[in-house]
Amino acid sequence: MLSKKTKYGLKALTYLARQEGNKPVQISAISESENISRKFLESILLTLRKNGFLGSKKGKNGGYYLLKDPKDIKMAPIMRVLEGPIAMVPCVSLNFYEKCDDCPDETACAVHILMIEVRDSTLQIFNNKSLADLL
Amino acid sequence: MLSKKTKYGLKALTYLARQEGNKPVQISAISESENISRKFLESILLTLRKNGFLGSKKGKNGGYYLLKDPKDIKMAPIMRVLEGPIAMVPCVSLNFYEKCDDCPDETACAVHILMIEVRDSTLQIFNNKSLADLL
DNA sequence: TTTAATTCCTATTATTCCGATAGGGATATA
DNA sequence: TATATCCCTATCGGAATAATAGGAATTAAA
Repeated sequence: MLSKKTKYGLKALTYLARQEGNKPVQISAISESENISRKFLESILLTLRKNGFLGSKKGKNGGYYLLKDPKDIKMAPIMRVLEGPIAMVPCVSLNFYEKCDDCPDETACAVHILMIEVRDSTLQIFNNKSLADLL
Repeated sequence: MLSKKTKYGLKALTYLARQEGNKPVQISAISESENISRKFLESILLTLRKNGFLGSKKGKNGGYYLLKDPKDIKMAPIMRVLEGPIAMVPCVSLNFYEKCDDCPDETACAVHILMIEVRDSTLQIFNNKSLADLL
């Protein structure tokens, strides 16, 4: 299940991608338009900024704006920042790998094998879809 | 993220699929071999039985066994029983559909569109992979 | 017929994660 | 200087997850 954090983050990003020019957009504008709790969205945008997806301007008339062209913003890195691993089990994650406690031999684990397939097909989508493609 | 419940359930099923014949296998045999908490596994096998994937025999020399040929047991229904929806958001789930609170118009939602693609590609795998394919 | 081994069932607990909120600090603009 | 905004940290309640407990019911074998 996708967390609300991710869902809201994606919605906010598409909202920003729909803006003309790159003027800062205020949190409250996004939160009202997309029906997202203002404070919660605030924290989400903050992590998106800290991870290089958004720029911000403080003070009056401040707000958030995209740092890149929507065509150049792929889903995969966004998902990793907001949702964490794309894989369904840590033992097949490329960026968040963790060994399983059970499972003496990963390569012999049926779940492992299955989940690699799922990971790859999901990644195929997230690597190729850009923010622009969502509009 | 896959829950441990699902992971353990899948492992138990493949363990059963590897057995010769269809003699009942005891919970403790599976739990020891696969390093799964015995009591936890107990409850998992119970739900698998209640949902028609396993048969059981009570009493001494009892245990669990597959009801169908592993070739005829597909991943999708198992995942739905153990993990719940296959889709990442309820609003694109085929079997567990729920409307989003936010989102006045689903068809216009970027997340919705993206997640339909992910669902379909995952479903493609889960519908075609059988328990036998995992061995 | 008794005993032991096993599944069946319900309840409970511990832990973690998620979604949301609170409150004030820092900063830029008018 | 006043105000609007982002920035940051902390906290909280509730839900979900993982695991545990304890005994009832059933069956096979001694």
